[in-house]
Amino acid sequence: MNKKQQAAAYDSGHERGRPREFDVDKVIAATSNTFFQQGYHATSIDDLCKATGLARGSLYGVFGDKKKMLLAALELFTQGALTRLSDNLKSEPGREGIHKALLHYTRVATSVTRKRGCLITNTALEMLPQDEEISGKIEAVFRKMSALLADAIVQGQTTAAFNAGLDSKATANFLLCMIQGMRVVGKVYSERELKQVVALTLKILD
Amino acid sequence: MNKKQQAAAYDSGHERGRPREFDVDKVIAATSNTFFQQGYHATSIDDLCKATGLARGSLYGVFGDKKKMLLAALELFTQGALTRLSDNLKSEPGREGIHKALLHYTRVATSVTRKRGCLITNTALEMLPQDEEISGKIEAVFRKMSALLADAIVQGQTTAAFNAGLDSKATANFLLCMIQGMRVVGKVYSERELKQVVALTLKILD
DNA sequence: TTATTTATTGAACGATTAGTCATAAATTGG
DNA sequence: CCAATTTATGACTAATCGTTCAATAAATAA
Repeated sequence: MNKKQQAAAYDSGHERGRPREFDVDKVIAATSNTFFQQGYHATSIDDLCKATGLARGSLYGVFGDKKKMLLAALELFTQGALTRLSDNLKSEPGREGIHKALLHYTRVATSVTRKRGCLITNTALEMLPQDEEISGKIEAVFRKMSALLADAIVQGQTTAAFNAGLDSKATANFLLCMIQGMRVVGKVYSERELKQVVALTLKILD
Repeated sequence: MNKKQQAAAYDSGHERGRPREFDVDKVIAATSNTFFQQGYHATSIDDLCKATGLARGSLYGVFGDKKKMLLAALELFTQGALTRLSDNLKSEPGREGIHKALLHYTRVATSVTRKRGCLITNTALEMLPQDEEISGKIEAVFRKMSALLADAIVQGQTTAAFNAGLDSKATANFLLCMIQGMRVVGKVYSERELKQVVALTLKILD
């Protein structure tokens, strides 16, 4: 809460006092993974201690409380998710970029090691609408994902064979719903089935 | 566990001993609502006692443990969800039935009082894939929903103007993903936005 | 009536929960 | 060297968790 911490939220400043012995980013990655696998309420501080190798006091020293640990994890996960979506969309122009982006979710939503789904989707269903702070964060991610998708659609409309009559924002929200739906259904369906769904989804661009 | 209880899972039999003083179905409705609003891990037995008006012992006498309370709630919710979907699909022939069914989700997913979402979707994300028993239940519901949707599509293909080239099962899974996606996104999006998504979704039938 | 059976109740249990804090250790400034 | 400051640790706390159970009540069977 002091002036130093404005620059970097978890920067210890290391000007005075004992220096921090661990990498905060790695700790967030570890807690993120644990929340991701077990959910917020099912994850205890002890679980997070084991996952990070830290003592309870150190965890509380950095984050303050359990909710803030989740928020830090969400932020890390969010950055990764948005970067990945953006990269996939831009990796190839037009229809193929969107196809590639969607196929990413068929893979991760159904793979054995990732059947846990997505920290964002999981947290949304576990904590919303009760938790207003997390509501805001989740809505922001969804809106950003939708904006990235809308950009790709507009791009496809000007350069490729996308239906020019499509409302890019509505279509982006359509794709967003489909992505989130695949994260839910992927918990019990096969990748093969989701790939069929993706094929149908792309027809919307015609 | 005795022979009497095979006929009706929660039938007290009331042949001998003190008769049960409450309606088990109403109790399940109350617990279902509580799980639905708070999630499994965030709901304590105390919460369920308050919601049902019963003492802890009575709850345990009927269900055995907390997990079985959730399973009973899930079953009640599942029956209602399937009946509602089936009714909506059959209320009007062809495209309008599917439209009506989808619009139902835009309403309940975003309404202030129902922003809690859907017990099935919520439970799927909170408990899967770790819990195998619940995994099986959830997969069964999804498959049944998909089957109902597939029936409606086949019906539309033979009698109405649906695209005859559509794979009815794949298309049904497409609609299922969209429904589940709306339950997720509906936690932060408006009904207006989801209605636009539904309009696009229906284009798949052309 | 008496014996048997089932239901109701809330106190109690041990385990676990999120969070705190005194103590020790490691650094910088003087 | 000696403050001053920050971090590290794990024992500790009070609350809550899911679950059990002995005592009591209310029904049927004999």
